[in-house]
Amino acid sequence: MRPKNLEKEQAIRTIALQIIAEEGLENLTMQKLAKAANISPRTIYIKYENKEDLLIKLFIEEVLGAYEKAVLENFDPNADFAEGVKKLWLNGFHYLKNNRHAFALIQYGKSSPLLNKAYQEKNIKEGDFFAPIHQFLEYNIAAGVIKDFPHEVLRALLFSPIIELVNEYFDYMDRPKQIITEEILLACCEVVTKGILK
Amino acid sequence: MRPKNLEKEQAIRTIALQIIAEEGLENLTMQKLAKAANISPRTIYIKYENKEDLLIKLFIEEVLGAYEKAVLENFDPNADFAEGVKKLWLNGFHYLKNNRHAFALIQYGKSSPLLNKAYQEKNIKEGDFFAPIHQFLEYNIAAGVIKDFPHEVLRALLFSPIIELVNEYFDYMDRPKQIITEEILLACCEVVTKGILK
DNA sequence: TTTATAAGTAAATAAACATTTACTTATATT
DNA sequence: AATATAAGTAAATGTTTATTTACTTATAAA
Repeated sequence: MRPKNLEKEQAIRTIALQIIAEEGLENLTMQKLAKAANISPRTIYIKYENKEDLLIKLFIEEVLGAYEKAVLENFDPNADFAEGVKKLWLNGFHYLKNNRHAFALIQYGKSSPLLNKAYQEKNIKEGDFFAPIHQFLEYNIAAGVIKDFPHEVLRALLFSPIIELVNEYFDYMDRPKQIITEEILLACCEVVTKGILK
Repeated sequence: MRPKNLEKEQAIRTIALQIIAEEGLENLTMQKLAKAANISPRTIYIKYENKEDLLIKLFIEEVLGAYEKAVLENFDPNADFAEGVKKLWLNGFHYLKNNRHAFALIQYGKSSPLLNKAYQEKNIKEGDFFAPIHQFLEYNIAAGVIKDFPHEVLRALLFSPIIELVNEYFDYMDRPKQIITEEILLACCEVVTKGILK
């Protein structure tokens, strides 16, 4: 039996992300993707059931999976609160800054009903992305270190500025603006940390 | 001469927003829109040059224009800093909570290259949305009330949690979850305010 | 080496798409 | 009341779309 060519599978995913980032999800077509990846449209259907299946797997596995891994790299849920938040901030910011195509699809994950639904269902069925962060927050609430808000609220206060700052890092022609220096990033991290300390 | 029917124009916009919120921007078609609005496809082209023109005007005029107006309602750039931030938070949160369809397109504005580019170009050519907020920040930096960060950074720290909290307000089946009470909202607003006070 | 089989291709298909054509209608002006 | 004209409609246009059909190819196992 002829074996699957894994390079082709990776090419499909990489180039799909590129098209989505550059032209938008609404302009990704199977034929455009096949042509750009130098394969036949039929090949995509060997690896994915249909277009929706491709988009969902791209989002959940390729993008969110890698993002979660990068954010949690060397993160210790039992570390000091400020240290933990700092690690998560730096990991998250640098990953998104260096993976602009993944960042674009993450943004679509908040807009597109298809992707948004897939994300919610995955979290319900297979357990939350970022579970160690929940554990981290839980412990610090119980220990009286931080304010006792619902986790969703804590996560909004602690982490939502990161996405905005990454957005700010690039201007609309995708050239780096360099407003967001390491110094500013760390200062922002301190601001959000202080805000929810008791 | 037969006059333009403004109700039809409004129907196009309202129903376009509804389809985008419910099925996604990538599933909005001119024929679907015409059918849902009970008009001929040709009628859309009397009012808009083409699909891109429709989307951009929907986003910039209908959605961002109304959002800006709602956020700035009764906002005084010369008010006390904490008071000003509170007003902006409550205005923003309540508008988005009560205008779910507009909220969906605002999210797409951060994903879609078409909408994102239109937004940036509008801000450059015709002056920023939310200019009074810039004035407000400028004054409070100069007065030494808040930290001297770039405006983009201040806005990320002060306002980006709002969008996340509105998202949290609805679950993925669009039923209100009611986690975000008025009490929590005000507490969050205080947290972000304190964080950037000097 | 042969062979079975899934991987892969090029081209086709039917449906859906944005936009236009050819026509009808409503009304402000005359 | 007649008429000029833009607003509006229904149906058609040519193109693009997701997906499939009919075929070829590479290789693991025999």
